[in-house]
Amino acid sequence: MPVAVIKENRIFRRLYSKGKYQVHPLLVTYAQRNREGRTRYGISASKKIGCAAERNRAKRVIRAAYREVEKEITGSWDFIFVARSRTTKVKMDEIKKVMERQIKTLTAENGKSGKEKRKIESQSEKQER
RNA sequence: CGAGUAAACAAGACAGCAGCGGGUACAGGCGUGGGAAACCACAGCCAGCCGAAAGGCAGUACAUGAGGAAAGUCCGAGCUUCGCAGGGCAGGAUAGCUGCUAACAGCAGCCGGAGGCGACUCUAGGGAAAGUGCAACAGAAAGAAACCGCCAGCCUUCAGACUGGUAAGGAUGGAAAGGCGAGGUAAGAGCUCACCAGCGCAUGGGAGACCAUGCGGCUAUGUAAACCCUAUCCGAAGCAACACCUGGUUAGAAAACAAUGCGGCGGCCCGUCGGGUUUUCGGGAAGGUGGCUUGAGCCGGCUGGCAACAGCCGGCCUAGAUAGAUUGUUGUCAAAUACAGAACUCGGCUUAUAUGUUUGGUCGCAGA
RNA sequence: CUGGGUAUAGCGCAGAUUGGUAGCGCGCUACCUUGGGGUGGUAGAGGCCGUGGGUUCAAAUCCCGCUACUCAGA
Repeated sequence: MPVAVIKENRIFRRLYSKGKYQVHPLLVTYAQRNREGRTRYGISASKKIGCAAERNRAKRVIRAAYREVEKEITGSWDFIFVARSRTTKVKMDEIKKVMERQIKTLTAENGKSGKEKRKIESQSEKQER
């Protein structure tokens, strides 16, 4: 399946406003089904999480994690991964675990409201602990 | 051995697995998707193809791929554009001397000053007799000074008043008119002398800043990171510059002003060039490729120079992305932990920085 | 990439041109006024002027270096 990178600001804005999302201290994922016939992804690392070297590391780690998670995705989706301040300080495995679960949740369910999603997320958090 | 000082260097290594960028070898067409096109993407197909040529290309293989500060953007340059010469003013920058450099507010050596027992460190370090301003409060007075005091004269009833001399003493202040001692005097005073400090002149030394010696008279406080003066230098904007390509537009309407005017190298004046200009309404301002890495380059040796640096010889090619590659992860090494990511390119400065290694002086203690 | 601006009391701002006393409004504290509260009145506290140096007798102010925030243009 061909993979592409999201560059346009309007797609980012569309996902932030209309996409489904999962929140975690290490990573925030937005997802939306598209009609492109391929899966696209974008990474956002704001100035808040650190200097240029730290932002680059966050992006690298997220890309590496996505590369391994990618194979399990079915259908064509748009994803946006938002790095958070703790992302720069952990190993790739932890990001991968979080991302795997978030994508699984987002792609499996359909038409759930934001509130319910958040509930599921918090439950799974508790179970992990 | 301890303390302190100056400088240089490194900025993890190796192995396994997974992955990315551009480059080279070796040689693109079709298809699909995006697009108006140029062009871009794709392990979709074929095996060489397209093109007149130059040249171009999927896949595969190979080597290669962040820093000492890549940072801050504080200086200086290259490069590009502003149609084309220019002059002056304004404005800005620098400020001991000599050298180095493409240039600099940088560097090297030296001079003066400050600090340290010392090795050594720090230093915006021109001009205050060109002019103007300011020096609050206090104080008599902040510049050619008499409040108290001291001395002389004179008046007078003791007190004291008046006139004059006087910068030794008191008080104020950051600063009080060279410092200190002796002579001198009515009391005093560079009035005279010794030493010290400053200024001027002369002689000698030095490339120069300056230093040494001698003589002279004592006349002028501080502030120029206040205005200013002197000397030297400076056009502006920035790779989102700019060039080319594809496509589109390169229509127009209304009003006002117009040669003592308008526009252009941005402020002003002159010069010069252009031939309309301004406002409102309406249309367009999107994409691709180049610029993009061979350069005041790096490494080694020799020569010159105290050094910065320069010259010669030999060798090397060492990131070029465009939502932005250069890494992720595991193991071993005692630990790998700091600051931190090229974005047109160089030379500096400034700031951040874990840990480790090496070298040259200095001081103290002990021993031979 | 380029060019500006701001930082002063708990909050919002003066003071910087021309260097010597840090001030205004709201808020805060105490007291008075009221049966009580508000309003009103009187008095008071609260500042190493963002940070590190320098010039000066003396710096919020002048000069240099940092830090944070913020604006504009391409």
